Amino acid sequence: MSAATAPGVPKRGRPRDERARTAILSAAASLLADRGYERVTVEGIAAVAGVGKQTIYRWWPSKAAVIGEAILEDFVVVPDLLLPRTLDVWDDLETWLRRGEDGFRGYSGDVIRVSAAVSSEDASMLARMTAKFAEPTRALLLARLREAVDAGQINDTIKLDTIVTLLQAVVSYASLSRANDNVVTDALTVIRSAAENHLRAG
Amino acid sequence: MSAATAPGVPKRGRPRDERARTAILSAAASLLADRGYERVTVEGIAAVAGVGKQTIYRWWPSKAAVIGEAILEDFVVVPDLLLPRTLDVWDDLETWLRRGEDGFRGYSGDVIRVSAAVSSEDASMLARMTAKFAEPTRALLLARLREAVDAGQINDTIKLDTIVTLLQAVVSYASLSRANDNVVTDALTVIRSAAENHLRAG
Amino acid sequence: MSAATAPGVPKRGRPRDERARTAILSAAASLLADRGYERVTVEGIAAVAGVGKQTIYRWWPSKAAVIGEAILEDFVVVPDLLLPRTLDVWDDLETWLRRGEDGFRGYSGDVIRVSAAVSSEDASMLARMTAKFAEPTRALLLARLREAVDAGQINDTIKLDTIVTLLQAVVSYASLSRANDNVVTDALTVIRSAAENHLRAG
Amino acid sequence: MSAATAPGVPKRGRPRDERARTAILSAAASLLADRGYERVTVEGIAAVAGVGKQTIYRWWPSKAAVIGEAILEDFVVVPDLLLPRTLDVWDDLETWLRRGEDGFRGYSGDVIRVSAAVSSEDASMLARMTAKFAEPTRALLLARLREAVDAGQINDTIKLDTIVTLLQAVVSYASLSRANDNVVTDALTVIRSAAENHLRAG
DNA sequence: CTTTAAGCGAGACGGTACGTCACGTCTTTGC
DNA sequence: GCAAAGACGTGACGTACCGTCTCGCTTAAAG
Repeated sequence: MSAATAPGVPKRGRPRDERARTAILSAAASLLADRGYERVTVEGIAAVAGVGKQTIYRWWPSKAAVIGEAILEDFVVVPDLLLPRTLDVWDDLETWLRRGEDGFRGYSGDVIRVSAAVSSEDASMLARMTAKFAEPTRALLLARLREAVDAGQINDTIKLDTIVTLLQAVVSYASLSRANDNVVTDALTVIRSAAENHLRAG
Repeated sequence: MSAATAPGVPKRGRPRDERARTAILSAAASLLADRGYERVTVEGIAAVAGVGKQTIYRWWPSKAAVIGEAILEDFVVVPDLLLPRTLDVWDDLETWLRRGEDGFRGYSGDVIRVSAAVSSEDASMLARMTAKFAEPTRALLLARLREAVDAGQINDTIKLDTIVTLLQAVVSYASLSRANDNVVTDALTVIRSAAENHLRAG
Repeated sequence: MSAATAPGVPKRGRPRDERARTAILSAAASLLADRGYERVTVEGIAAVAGVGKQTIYRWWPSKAAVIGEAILEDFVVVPDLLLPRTLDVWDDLETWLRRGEDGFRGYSGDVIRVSAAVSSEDASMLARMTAKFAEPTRALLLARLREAVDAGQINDTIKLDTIVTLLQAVVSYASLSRANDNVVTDALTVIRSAAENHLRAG
Repeated sequence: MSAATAPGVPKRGRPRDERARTAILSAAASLLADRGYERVTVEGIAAVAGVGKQTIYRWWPSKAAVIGEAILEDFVVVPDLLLPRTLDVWDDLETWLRRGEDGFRGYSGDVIRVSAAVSSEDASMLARMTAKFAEPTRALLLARLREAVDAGQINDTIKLDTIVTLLQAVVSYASLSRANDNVVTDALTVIRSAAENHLRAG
């Protein structure tokens, strides 16, 4: 009743059980991997986590939110899309694109669907998903491209941001459309051509 | 669907009521437009169509299948992505990309989600969706680009297929990511640069 | 039903809502009275009771079981077959038989159909129905007959059980067959004759 | 096409197919025996009979009517309740009662339920059922009792009709209630006592 | 050391929609 | 013009999850 001594909130009552929270997110992640988003049920998560259903709804407003958080907090294993660093930046990008295409095709259809489902109920989730996945990747690619500019492999007048966007568009489209395999190579040809055109033209 | 009526088979019994089929697909389409995929209900479709629920389940195995067919058979109004034809092919493409970005953002999130939902139950549906939407668009773009090549605006050594793929990737990505508005313009800059590089280089 | 709450068992989870149970059985009883067994619907019971359908299926395996329980737990108003007590036991019995004939014709066709329906799925229900309806009535009749024996109106060598059985057979048959009205009177004549024969013969 | 030559009704069109009618009633009877009334379906009857469902509904108004007719027309095998004829009428009656009790218990629960179900939709059916089953039996019993009167075994002042009614009541009640086995014997004792009372008293 | 305030597992609750079954009707082609 | 075939509108069935609401039980801070 009296003012809290702690700087933040007084915090009476039993504190949140961190083990329950972890168990819920793990269960959500593993069910997502096993069954796909639509077939995951809150009751299933509760059962696997050994938790009451209310403990889920106490902390998350909906199924989408739980699964979204499981993804955001790395309970879902996301293949690391590390960018190789050889001498040839175009080889590196092709390797990265191919890995991404496969990775997204396998598990990340679900991740993408989840972020769609989640975002339709909770606008902030899309931002968090973007911050988690898209932005680090952008930074990674941007750094590699900048090196290539420094090394004189790419003309410095081209907007690197734009190239990064195109690369992300390609990997996303290749995963979704399951089109024939040369999407990646072909796209890279165009991008490279543009980048070197500037180079030569400059 | 569309079981071919082999001329040899006598076909006994009451024939399928084409009015019911049409009413169902119309209802599905209109509910999809009104409420979005998740909120469409088979019972709702039946009620709007003035049809028994069983009549739906007699012909389609699931909600996804009905809605998928409604889309494939043009009951869902899809904004026509006509390609303008001015003198400048790059202007034309930018116009097309911007329209597509808006159009897909508006209604086609649903169409994409439907094809995802449907495809997870019925592998052939994805192919049909692709055949219906992606391929005609490809043909359209290809034709326009070919004209531009003939007009000497694009180098004839570049693979036009590749450019078309990139354009489709860009419009899809722009819709999904809701990124800032210059994605389209920037991407087009890169593509154009590549196309004209070949021109100049050749 | 009526799972005895063993004192040792902790009882976890939300307890069964007695108001829901009561509402369901009341609704079942009132619908049975209004519409007859065949026309009662589980969905109707749920709606009238203001209850989810699953709450019914959680506790009873079938429509027959719910309605059976409603009857057994006195939610269905059963006309009291009180036995009048005048000086003349035969007058009393005739009154009782006539009332029973009418009463059973009115509501108890349903009760009998329910017990048939229920018994074909749940053997114990028939026994419970019998215990509830037939046995108290037997006791009532037996007591009255015993008094008549004490009063010297019936020979004490006759088996009163047998007479009671015959009376029940007559009332059941009269209700079911809807035969002409003197069944009851005629039957009573025979029974009386037997009872007094013993009297006189003894 | 041309006018009928027969003296009765002209009868245009294809005449009713007697084989179909027979097949339907046989199928109904056999399904009734196999599955019990509730579990017989019109579609099942049609399938077993090799007949269109409409052919059933053309000639009968409901499931109950078809099955009722199957019973009435002896497609359902009803064990013959022949009355034995020894010197002792009471022995004969006891034998008859016991057979009836068993027979009704075995298959005739269904027949009784059918007649109830049928009668609730089609009042005339009850009369026909009665005419088919109850009346011949009445006649049979009556004849046997009359002989006993003639032979001086039963007093001629008792109303034989009444005794027959009682016997039928007993057999019906014994089958329905599945009571202990001496119902029949006990009841017979009373009836006999009454019959001989008259005899002696007279 | 007692009270008070949550959090917890369990599980019943009112709902919504599902996909199935059977009813009795309607509409074809074939005999 | 009846028969077989089989699609139709209707409506109840029993199941699966949703998100909410108690229970009795911890657990810890406040008094």
